[in-house]
Amino acid sequence: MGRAPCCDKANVKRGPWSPEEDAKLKAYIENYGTGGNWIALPQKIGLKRCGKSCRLRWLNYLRPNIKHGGFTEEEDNIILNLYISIGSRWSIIAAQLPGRTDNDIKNYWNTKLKKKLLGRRKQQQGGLGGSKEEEIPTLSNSALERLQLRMQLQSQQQSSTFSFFNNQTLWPKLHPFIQDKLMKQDEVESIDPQIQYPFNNHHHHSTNFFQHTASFVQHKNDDNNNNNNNNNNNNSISNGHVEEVENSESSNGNMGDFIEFSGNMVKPEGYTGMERVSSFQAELDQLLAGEGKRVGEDEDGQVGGEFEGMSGWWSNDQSNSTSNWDYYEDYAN
DNA sequence: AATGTGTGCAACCGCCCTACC
DNA sequence: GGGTAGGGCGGTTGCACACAT
Repeated sequence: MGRAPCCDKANVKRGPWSPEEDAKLKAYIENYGTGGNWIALPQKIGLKRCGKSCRLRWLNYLRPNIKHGGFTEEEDNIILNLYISIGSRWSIIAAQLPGRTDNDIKNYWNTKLKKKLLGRRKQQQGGLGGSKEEEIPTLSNSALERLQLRMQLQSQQQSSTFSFFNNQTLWPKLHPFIQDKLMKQDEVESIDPQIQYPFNNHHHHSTNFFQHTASFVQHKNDDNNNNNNNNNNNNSISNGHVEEVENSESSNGNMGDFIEFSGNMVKPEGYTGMERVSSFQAELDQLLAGEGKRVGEDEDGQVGGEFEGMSGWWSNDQSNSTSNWDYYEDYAN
């Protein structure tokens, strides 16, 4: 038995919003706020709209400082790297791009950026006269897509055609946590000195960029979880001096809270994000080095199943697609 | 000019999570 | 502890427009 719908579908208007509806919604929220209840909002304003529809309209279109279209190369890079690191978690990606909404980024990725990047690889392979077209696996899910993109980046790094990775000054201005970590590369390597990156000898920073990005995002996820668990107690640091609480809001209003602690951005409790990323990284690199064995591979080399010993990130099982970090939490334990 | 196809994007759907009673 | 409502979010749909035939 499914759950009851949030509103009476027969009595709400659907489809594109009119300027009048926009004006009503905008004026009300600017004057009175949402009142913490989107479902009741349309009735208060006199709009025949579903509360969820109002929320979406506000967050994705009417909210102040929303940017539409015209993604910069820097934004492309952030999206690409976060997508490779964490997949289609658009709200988290959007939190890194001020003024962008998850919906916007999702649309941009699906309609333009993905084609641009994967098209580039296709072109490159054709140009080199190397692999046959049919050897490129069909994209069956986000994980394969990320692998494909990453392999592409690898070859681009090696051919020095992707200036972004070779020039630190082109790196996006990410959260101070990432920047700080990037400046402390030695510290990172001391965390897991075992990991060697087959394509990373000459452009060392790039992989750490992936690591940091993924760690950072997980860090934020952990924060959100901890915040929930701790009833949003941002001042839960017990050792040391809490200097500042950063509480910036994303398109969905759930940007993680970072605490500046003795000059560094930290989270309230210990985290295992880096360890998880390292585990993932090791497996990925093994895979890229050809050491990973694919299961479910038929005579034509098509992969129908998952990579042996891997689930979550690499599984075709869509039911795991939203619990990758949970998997790595288990993995690390 | 008419029709077909591709593209971009706003909006919707439905599931999951969490707070609240 | 269980049920429910509301919010969040990823995936998908549908429409308008551009371009090709």
